Amino acid sequence: MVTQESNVFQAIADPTRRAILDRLRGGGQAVNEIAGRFDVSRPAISKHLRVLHEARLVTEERDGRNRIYRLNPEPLRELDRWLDDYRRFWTLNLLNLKKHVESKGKKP
Amino acid sequence: MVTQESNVFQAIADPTRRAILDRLRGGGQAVNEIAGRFDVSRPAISKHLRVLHEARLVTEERDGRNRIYRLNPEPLRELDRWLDDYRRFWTLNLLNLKKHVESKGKKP
DNA sequence: CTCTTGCGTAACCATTGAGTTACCTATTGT
DNA sequence: ACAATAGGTAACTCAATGGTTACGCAAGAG
Repeated sequence: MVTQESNVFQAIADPTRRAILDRLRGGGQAVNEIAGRFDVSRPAISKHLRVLHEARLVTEERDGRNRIYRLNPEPLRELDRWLDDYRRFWTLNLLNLKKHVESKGKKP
Repeated sequence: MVTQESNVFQAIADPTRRAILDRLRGGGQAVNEIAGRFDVSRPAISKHLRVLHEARLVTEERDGRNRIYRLNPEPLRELDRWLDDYRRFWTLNLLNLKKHVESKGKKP
């Protein structure tokens, strides 16, 4: 089932969250490690991590008093599938689009 | 140059806007045609179209008193490029991630 | 046991965003 | 010229979002 994980789109809409995912490509990190790189407060990062976690884009694992967040790229496949419907358009390099213009703009 | 077209992420974050893009895959349409399919008002659609237009995801062409909006998938390539950095992660099916865990969680 | 550290959460504030209704302009048809 | 139609824009409301500070709690460290 798919539930409502379509909030992936929402999750990646924020540049800070994209930057977090970016950093996490280098491996899992604790919250303070992540927050240290941004000029926003730790609670703000914590909230971003929650959004990412709800979108299943990160996993959370407790390690003593640390919490390690790791990238989970799987939900991005949904994005990839969504893009598929549009990919054909840019591979067909817009010629059919132009054709459509002409077929519609028929001047009498 | 890239200017600040990164609002593509923002533009596709809204489900209504994604639905509009979806419909536009079938060819350009006038605003009323588009708005007719949604249960939101025409001004709302108009604003969505503006956002999409600013993200260059649609083109606007005046045809008499109509305005034809057409899909322009080109900015979605930016998304595709962004995804590229993550695609390797789901093709390398998370094994390197696991490796990273182990190399970090070295217990003495 | 006590102090410190890591982090989530609550409470709050400012900004943004999506939606509405009302109005105005431009173009077409009679 | 005038009525009707297409659609953008202004003004406003309300909810969601991103940020903050203050606090609380669990897990080492001494």
